Amino acid sequence: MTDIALIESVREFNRFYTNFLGLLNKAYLDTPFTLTDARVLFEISVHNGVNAGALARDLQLDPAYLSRILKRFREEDFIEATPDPADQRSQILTVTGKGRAQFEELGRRSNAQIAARFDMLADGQPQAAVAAMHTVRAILDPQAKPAAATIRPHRAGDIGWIVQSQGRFYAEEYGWDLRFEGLVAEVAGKFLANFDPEMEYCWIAERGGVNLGSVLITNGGDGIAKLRLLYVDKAARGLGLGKQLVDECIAFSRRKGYRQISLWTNDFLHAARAIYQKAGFRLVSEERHRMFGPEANGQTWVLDL
Amino acid sequence: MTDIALIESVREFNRFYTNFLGLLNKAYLDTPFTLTDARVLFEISVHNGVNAGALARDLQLDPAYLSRILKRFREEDFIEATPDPADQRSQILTVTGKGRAQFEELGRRSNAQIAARFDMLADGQPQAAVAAMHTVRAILDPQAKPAAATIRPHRAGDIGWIVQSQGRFYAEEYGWDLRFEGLVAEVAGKFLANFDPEMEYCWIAERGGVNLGSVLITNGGDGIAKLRLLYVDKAARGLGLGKQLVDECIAFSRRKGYRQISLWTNDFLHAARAIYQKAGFRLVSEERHRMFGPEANGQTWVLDL
DNA sequence: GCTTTTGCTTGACTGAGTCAACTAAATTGA
DNA sequence: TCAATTTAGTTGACTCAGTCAAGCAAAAGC
Repeated sequence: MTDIALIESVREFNRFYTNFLGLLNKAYLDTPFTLTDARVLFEISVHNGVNAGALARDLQLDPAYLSRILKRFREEDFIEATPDPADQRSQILTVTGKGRAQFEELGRRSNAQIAARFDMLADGQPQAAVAAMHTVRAILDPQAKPAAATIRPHRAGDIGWIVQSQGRFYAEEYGWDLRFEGLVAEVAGKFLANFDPEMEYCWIAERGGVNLGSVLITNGGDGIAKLRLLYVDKAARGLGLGKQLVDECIAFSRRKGYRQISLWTNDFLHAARAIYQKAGFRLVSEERHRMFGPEANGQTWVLDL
Repeated sequence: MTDIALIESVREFNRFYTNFLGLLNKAYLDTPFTLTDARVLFEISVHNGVNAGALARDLQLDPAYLSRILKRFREEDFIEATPDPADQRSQILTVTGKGRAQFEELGRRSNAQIAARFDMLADGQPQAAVAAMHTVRAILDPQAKPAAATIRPHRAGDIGWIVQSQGRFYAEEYGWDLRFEGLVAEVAGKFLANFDPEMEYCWIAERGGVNLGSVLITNGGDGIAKLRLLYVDKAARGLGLGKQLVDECIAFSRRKGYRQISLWTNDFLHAARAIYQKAGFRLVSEERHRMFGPEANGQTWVLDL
């Protein structure tokens, strides 16, 4: 049996979010659509080719009610219904161009409504809220397919994010002091200041607008690419992002004609070490240091390309 | 303008949570209460003594509709309404014993519904979900952040936050390119790497665990303190945080025996310039530059202590 | 003291959503 | 194989949650 205080918290959140959704749904006020209409049109637009039964089940609507909505949509020429050849009773629902235009207009209104709300927030808070929403959904939605993370080049704010997340992570987990964040900031700053788009690159892994990981390749001269600042956020461990990021680095370095990739890491970072090893890196040197407070084993690994 | 991928994520969550709430609200199916009834009864039970107007505002209900619900509740003896002595038009609403019993019964049903859902989850997941809900609410609920802003020294992650927020801000507002974020990262990194706690300092303004602003003093040698990276997040403009941060800098620099504070800024930052002027800084030089893309007027200001 | 505003109520309505009965195709099973 | 049952969707008939406009009385403004 679940804790009663926990359940009260959920109810509290539900009351709050019911209000919040009520505010957002004002977006439909001056359209000919009700919230239910919008949900139906959305579902058909996204899952083109569903049938009415599945729709009623997914949206928890009364079949009779849904039938009437669909009839109206057909009359208004928002959707088309063709009988399913596999089952003549059932029908395949698809949006028309007109329906898609409506759908997009509704999307724009909804987006504007949310953007207005989010623009009032402090920096980083929208991202934090969305990250938390992902967490809630991942837990409560049995069929939540964790939206795929994508990897993209860096843009404004990303380098700062790298400094922040690494700085905080190493401080929390390993007790490193602020000199480490300073080092990261300097490395990252030099990277941007002297950025050579021909030979250097930064990859950011993100999911739904939230940054999850990073890595960068800098030109170490002498045909050596330096792999630096590999990081994967706690929330995204175990998805193989680290490997993907390192693979990007290797492919890029090969393509650009580097003859070797070199990197510096610390022995307690087991997950990272496993990735390097699997990718073919070999340990070439190791030295004890206390550059950032607690004693640690710094390691240099290289991969010949 | 907030990132579009972020907004899509919010909409996705909203669709999911609309469904989720729909499922939970089945709890009311075999009670004589509608969802709105329950919300009203809840609100009166918790805020005993509210008046109808406040209720309508909080729950975003039509006054006419609410009036009818309250009338029914009075007839059923769930609530009592006594005229407000301070305003005879208004009335004070309180629950009766019978009303409270109903309220508690609804609570039990709602709890049972949520518990059933949560009992299917793995160990620790309900806690994680609730923690994430708190995060969402703390960010999105405007009246859930009464906490005042405080100013404190920097700690792990803060410097990265400075880089990120300035990098993003100047890119979005003034079209500066990534070299600017690079410069900020280098400045901030050097600050941490060579940090002299005797003569240097970093102030972070925060509220409820969220960073809102920053400034730092570095030792420029020769008795000159350099004020750098003054920033106030857009969510916190107009609260006087900028002035507070600059005042901290001035007081610190006096205390430490500096003879002058010097800073570099750009002319389009009107709010910042106003703060410097009011604090007694004077403009000593100005030069046109395009260090970060668009042309701008760099300015050097100093304050003799 | 007159007008305007505010807090709430009432009358008159609408349309979102429900329930039950129905048609037609598909499936089951003796 | 063919009657019985189930499934997919539609239609008729209804209700009741929620809205809009007008009204009343107390309070506030001029």
